[in-house]
Order: sequence, then structure tokens, then C-alpha cells
Amino acid sequence: MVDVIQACKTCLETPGSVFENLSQEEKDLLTRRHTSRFYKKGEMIYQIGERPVGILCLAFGKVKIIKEGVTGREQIVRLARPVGFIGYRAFFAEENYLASAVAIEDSVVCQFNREDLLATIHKRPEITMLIMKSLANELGISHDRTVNLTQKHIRGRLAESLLFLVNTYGFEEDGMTIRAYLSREDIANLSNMTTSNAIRTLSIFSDEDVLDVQGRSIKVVNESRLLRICELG
Amino acid sequence: MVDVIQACKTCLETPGSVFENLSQEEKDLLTRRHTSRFYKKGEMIYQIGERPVGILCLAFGKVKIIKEGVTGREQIVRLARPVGFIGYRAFFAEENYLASAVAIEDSVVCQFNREDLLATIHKRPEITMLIMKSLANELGISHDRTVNLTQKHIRGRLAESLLFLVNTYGFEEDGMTIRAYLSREDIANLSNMTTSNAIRTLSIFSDEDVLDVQGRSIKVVNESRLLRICELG
DNA sequence: ATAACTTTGTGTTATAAAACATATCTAATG
DNA sequence: CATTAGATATGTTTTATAACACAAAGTTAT
Repeated sequence: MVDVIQACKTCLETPGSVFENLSQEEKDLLTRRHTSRFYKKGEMIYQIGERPVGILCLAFGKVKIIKEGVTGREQIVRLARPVGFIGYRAFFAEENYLASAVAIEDSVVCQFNREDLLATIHKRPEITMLIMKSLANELGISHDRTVNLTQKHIRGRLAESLLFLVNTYGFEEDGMTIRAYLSREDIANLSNMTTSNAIRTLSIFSDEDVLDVQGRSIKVVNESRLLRICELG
Repeated sequence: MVDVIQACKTCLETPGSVFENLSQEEKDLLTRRHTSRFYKKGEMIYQIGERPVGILCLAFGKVKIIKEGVTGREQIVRLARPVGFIGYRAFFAEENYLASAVAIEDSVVCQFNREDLLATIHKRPEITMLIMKSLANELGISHDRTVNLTQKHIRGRLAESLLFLVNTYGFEEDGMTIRAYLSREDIANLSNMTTSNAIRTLSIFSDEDVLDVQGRSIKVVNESRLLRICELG
């Protein structure tokens, strides 16, 4: 079981965190009024329509950001990994959430106080610039996904999603197994296709020796071929 | 013909510009090293892969931000209206452009110097927050579009795009005619469909008295029905 | 252990939309 | 003014993929 108490420290001090260069005093300010909470796999962290109360940071686990389409089919618009913000788009846009966040693994989420965070970034413009860079980067990813999910065919979309998973969560120690164990439904919702077609196409990739699929464990056997499938569309 | 010389003043002083509350001195700093340029309808402003040299602001006209899909089909990912930044995503992500910008009307674009802009926003955190808000807002729009363009059917997608045009450029004085005169191809590229299907579906909407289409002029005759088509998908 | 439920897997059918094929209309060019 | 090119329009064919149907395997609860 993960250590919920240490979660805040993790968010503030993990290398790569936007907060890592804060002074102890500045970190204390953020820590004083923070809360952390454990979420079981499948549990909802926030829901579309709610108002962000603070800013959330994923300390441990994996989280999907989902939107409901007209057909009722769910679409994964983003995947979060530790350590990173979640729900910060709505926070900085000063809007209610336009999507929901659900843990896809047991996760721990810290919440920092709104005013404390704003005071911190006001004092430290370089942090603001880092957050801005992150938002700009996300926007680029989103534009890319819009084009890829609309224009590529099933094989290309699935290959794209698998590479996106690799990019986000990396490989296990073997350097081949994707460090993410999603349901077929989640893979489908990430790739903009039905669950049946995700299952079917995974089988085909397995038959073609591009992947080695054992339940939810997906091994990328031939990454260059996967890349080619992705690029051809 | 628009006044290219006055373009910079327009970018800095138009109500709603993030710069409108700068002091004269601060405006002078930005003005000193700025350039403005006129672009004819159809002309390219920047191209995918190029490095942003400064930050661009659309003073007059209309601009589409496009990405090339695998099939070669172009996808409009954003539409810019005056007064607003263009290419600021790449600027703040510190990346090369991931999309191209093309004038869809005769346009005037100002370019502010990189260092002068950074100095300005460093001195004025509230401007940074406004730009951040704008990026966060764009990201929400992009996530929405991802879901809508992938999940809705042709009628829903076209209705969506027309309402997006209304939202971006508004109506003419009659309160019905969309203040944007795109080619059928551009409408198709905005709606993620072939040109033929855009033309066909516009005709159908016209037959159904939802629209009154006269060449490139599109009058929204029954906005509530258009909204319903959009919502039903 | 058995039942009930969920997830995964695979074959078949139906359909939305792309691709293709022309035709007409409009705008630019010599 | 005639010629050409580009944009708009519409009908037909083809195809990718959703929708459906069902079976098998795993998981959870009683």
C-alpha cells in the first residue's frame, strides 16, 4: 500500500516537479493547508460540472481524464502520471470541470489550497512559466490527437494509442512490456473505437508478431513495425 | 484596405486585448521592436516545423490554424480572430510550430519581440495569468472538439462547426448571416468530412429550412434546430 | 463450490461516410 | 469574348467500422 502521508512531500520534491526548487519555507506554505486522499482503482476523483476547489497533484498511481460523448461512449482525453497536476486546466481557465478524472490504478492525490498556490506562483514567475509550458504542451498533444483520432484507420489509431501509453508510462524493466494495464474498454476509449474492435485489432497485432498480448499485459515485440503502422495511419 | 501602420496600436489597445491595461511606457517597449505585415487571403503566415521568432498578434482579418493528416487531408484545429495571439502555443511550449497558419481573409499580423514580451509579462503577472487562462480555455475547446469530431455523425459535426463559426466570428448586422465566408473545403476541414459531404449536408440543411445558403454566405434561419442537430450528434 | 456478473474474444450484418464519377456554375486569364 | 481552371453540386459504388449476437474465460459474491 502506498504511503498517503508522504504524498505531499512526493508532489513537492520529486525531480521534475514544478515545485522542486522552492525553498523550505515556500514548501511549508503549500504543505500547511494541503490534503491528500487515497483513491481505489476505478474511483472517481472529480466529475464533469464540479467546481475546482484547489489544485490537484497526482502523487502515486494512474488517472484517466474522460469525457462522455453524445452516444454515451466515453473518450479518454488525457492520461496523468505521477508527479503531475490533474484538473489544472479548469483551475487556470477558471471554469468548472469539462471532464471527469478516474483512477485507473490505486492512486493518491494531493490537493493544494487555491490561494496558497496562487501566492506561490505569483512569487515565483518561473513556476508560472513552467505551468504555462505544460498547458501549451498539452494543447499541442490534444491537437495532434484530434487529427490522429479522426483521420487514421483502426490499426493506426490503436498503434498510436499504444505508443501514447509507452510515451506516458514507459516500459517495465524488460524494456518491452508497457507499464500500464488497461482494460480493453479503456484501450478502446483511448483509441476512439468500439471495445470489440480494440480486442480484434490487438489479436491481429499479436498474430502479426508486433505485440505479445497476455491478458492486460502488452509487450511491444516489434516497435519499429508498430511505429510504421502508426505513421501509415 | 486595412491600415498596416496602425496594426500594432490595434493589438495593444483594443478592448479585450491582454495588453490593454499596460502603461504607455510598457506599450512603447513592445512597439519599439515590433513589425507588422499584411497577408493576402490564402497566404501562409507560418509553417509547421518552423521556429517561432517572436509572438504574433492578429490585428485584422481571419486566420486558420491547420494540420496535415496522414491521408493528406487538412484539418483546421483553430480559428483566430482579431485581436488575438497566433502561434503562441509553440512560443510558450518552446517548440517549433506543430501546425501552420494561413490567412482565410486579407489579414494584418504584428510580431512582438521575444525578449520584450517576456520582460513585459514578467513585470505584469496578471498578463501571464490571462495568457494562461487563454491557453487553458483553448485546451478545453480542443478536448471538446476531439470528442465531437470523433463521435458525432456528419449532420452533428457540421452543425457543431457552424455554431463554432458563429461563436468565433459572430453574425452580420442582420443577426443571422455568419460573419465568415469559408470555402466548402474549409468547412469540410473544420468538420472532419469530405468536401462533397459538406456540400451535400449544407444543401440538406437548406432544404430543411435550418439554413439559407447563398454561395459562401450562410444564414442561420432556425438556430434552435441547428442546436438540436448539434446536440443529438 | 456455485451462481451471477464482468471481461474478453470472434463471427456476421448493417450502415455511415468515403471514394469515385460527372455535371454545372463561377472566376480568373489571355 | 473565349478559354481554362477552380469551386460547387449531386448521384452511385465501395468500404471501414459500428452494431449485434453469442461463446468462453475470469472475477466476485454468496
